[in-house]
Amino acid sequence: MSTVNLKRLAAELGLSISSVSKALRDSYEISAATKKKVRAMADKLNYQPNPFASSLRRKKSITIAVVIPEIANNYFALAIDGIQKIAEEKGYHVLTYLTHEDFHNEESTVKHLQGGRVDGVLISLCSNTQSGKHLLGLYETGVPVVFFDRVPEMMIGCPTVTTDDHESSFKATEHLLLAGCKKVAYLCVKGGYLSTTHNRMLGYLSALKKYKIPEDPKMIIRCSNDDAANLLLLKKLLKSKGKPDGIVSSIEKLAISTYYACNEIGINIPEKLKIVSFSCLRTASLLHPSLSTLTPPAFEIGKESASLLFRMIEK
Amino acid sequence: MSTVNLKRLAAELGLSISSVSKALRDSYEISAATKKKVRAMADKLNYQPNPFASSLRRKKSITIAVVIPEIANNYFALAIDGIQKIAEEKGYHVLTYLTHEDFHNEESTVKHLQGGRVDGVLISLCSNTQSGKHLLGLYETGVPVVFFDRVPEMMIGCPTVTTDDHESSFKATEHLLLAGCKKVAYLCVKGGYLSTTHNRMLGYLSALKKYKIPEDPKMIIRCSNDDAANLLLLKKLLKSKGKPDGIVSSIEKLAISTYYACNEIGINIPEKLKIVSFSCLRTASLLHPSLSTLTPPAFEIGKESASLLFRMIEK
DNA sequence: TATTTTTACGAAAACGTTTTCTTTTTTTTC
DNA sequence: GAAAAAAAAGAAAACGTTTTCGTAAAAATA
Repeated sequence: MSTVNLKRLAAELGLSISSVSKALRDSYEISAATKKKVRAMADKLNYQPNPFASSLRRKKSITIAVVIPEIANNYFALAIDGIQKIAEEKGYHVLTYLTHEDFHNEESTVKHLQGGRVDGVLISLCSNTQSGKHLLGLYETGVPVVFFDRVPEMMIGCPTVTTDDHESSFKATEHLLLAGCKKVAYLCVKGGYLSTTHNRMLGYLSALKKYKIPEDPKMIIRCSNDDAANLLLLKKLLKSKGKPDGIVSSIEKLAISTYYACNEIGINIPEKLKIVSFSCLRTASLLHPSLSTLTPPAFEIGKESASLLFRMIEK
Repeated sequence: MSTVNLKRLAAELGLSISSVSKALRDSYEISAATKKKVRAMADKLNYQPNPFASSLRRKKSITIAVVIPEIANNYFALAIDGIQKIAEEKGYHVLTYLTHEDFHNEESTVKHLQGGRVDGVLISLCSNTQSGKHLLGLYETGVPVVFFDRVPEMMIGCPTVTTDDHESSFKATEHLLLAGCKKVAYLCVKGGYLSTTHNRMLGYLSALKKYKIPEDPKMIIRCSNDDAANLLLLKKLLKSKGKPDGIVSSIEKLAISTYYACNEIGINIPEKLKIVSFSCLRTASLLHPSLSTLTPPAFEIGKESASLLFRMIEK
């Protein structure tokens, strides 16, 4: 079965290739009668235009890229959901790339994207990415870029979509202090250069300052991406002499690990330790006991950043 | 800044376009010295080949499509993670399409994919999809298709990757019966024609039969995709005279809803009601009380189905 | 040295669209 | 009824690769 393309359609209809193409694109140059005939034949033969020929000629891919650290994560899954929703409305395709929290993956993915495969890029940086410089190439070749959630600390001219991390973090810390906590620890991943990380930390510190509690470097726990190591670190912290009675976790994973640590060493939540975490867990309120969460509106952030990107694409 | 393509490279190097192309593809027709020069210039000018021109000419997209009902779901997020892992290894791109559990979306997505945009398709069907017939067009145009998890009940010649749902469901039900449950209900989504749905139901029924418990249509709860409606349905069930003392949930979402229902009407888990569910929740054991889960190896299923697809693509 | 073989490269066609520019036919206007 | 305008269609170039085929020059063989 020979593939059905414009040439085949034209032959079948006794028309020229260009007329068929124009008819299918609803050009004013083609009569209504001819258009009808062409469309009928296209349906009959189940014609599907070759996307590569079209993209090559028009210099448009009708595709966007989403570059994220991981996908098995409630936050990013929800964000993608929001992005896909907008992309579907616009008739765009979505290519997904995972960086696995590795800067080199991020860099090579971005570089590859300069080839014109996509019309725009939505990106959430790795936690160890130090700047958005590697996006400059893309930006310069005219591919619109929008950062969401994990945005670079230094602006590089691309728009960003985030929540007010400073404010949320401040409130979470304040909440614990007002609930009677004397020693609140802050959990984050080490080596962060992102404004998200930065702002959440600042919010925590501002709250301490407001209530005149001195900063204690020992209460800032810099975890890694290794669950087992984090569990050990947390257990050590919670068994130590100067252990905290409150915890603000900048990411969900670390809060869960804290739960496991408490389970293992018999610390009672929330009597002995109160926990608040940034999280998108649907089951947070069913945890034993309930986990207080700061839930960034991931779905909305996805939608918002995609909408922004399309506005840039449509220029 | 004019875009840098083969023509530009050729001009810069004083070579022909074809020689440059061959050099970059490491053809034996080009001398080592020339290759080195070409590569150096390509690096210098940051040449990125146009993927559309290449795909058009080679009739290869180096891209696969993943078609799933939803993404904000632990199972599918993990499966995609597995798929991406294999795709990355093979140097393939991944296009994601969500059907939102709507057959018409699934159908039009599949139809679109016949245009040659991808070299292979991984698909998990909607719960209300009745057969895999709409995939036949793809199959016939020579695009390999692999079904995973939500596979059609009737074979259509494409391979499928699943877990042993019948066995798992049987064991779950048996577990509840051996734990003393007298009346075990089964939660599923209505209108299912998938073998997954079917097999899980069969496993439940087999266990009942083994322990000589008569089937009770009232204990087979067919829910919808509407969380609020499901909650009402479940509350009604749990307040009824002949209420169950055990529940096997075929999907995670319904188990969570059951938890909420129990919370609201004050039913004690696990004293009054024992629950087992298919689920990928990382926090299942932290729920109050622990949720017994049957965890399908989503990541592995993703990897396995992707590997299978690539074997077909490489033929 | 004359012939064949090998090596290294170039010319040009192809992939399937889209689009610009002509050309032909029909309709309108004076 | 002739000239101008509008409508409908076709021819051909372009998009940036890849690949087949052809052809020089260099190397190997006789």
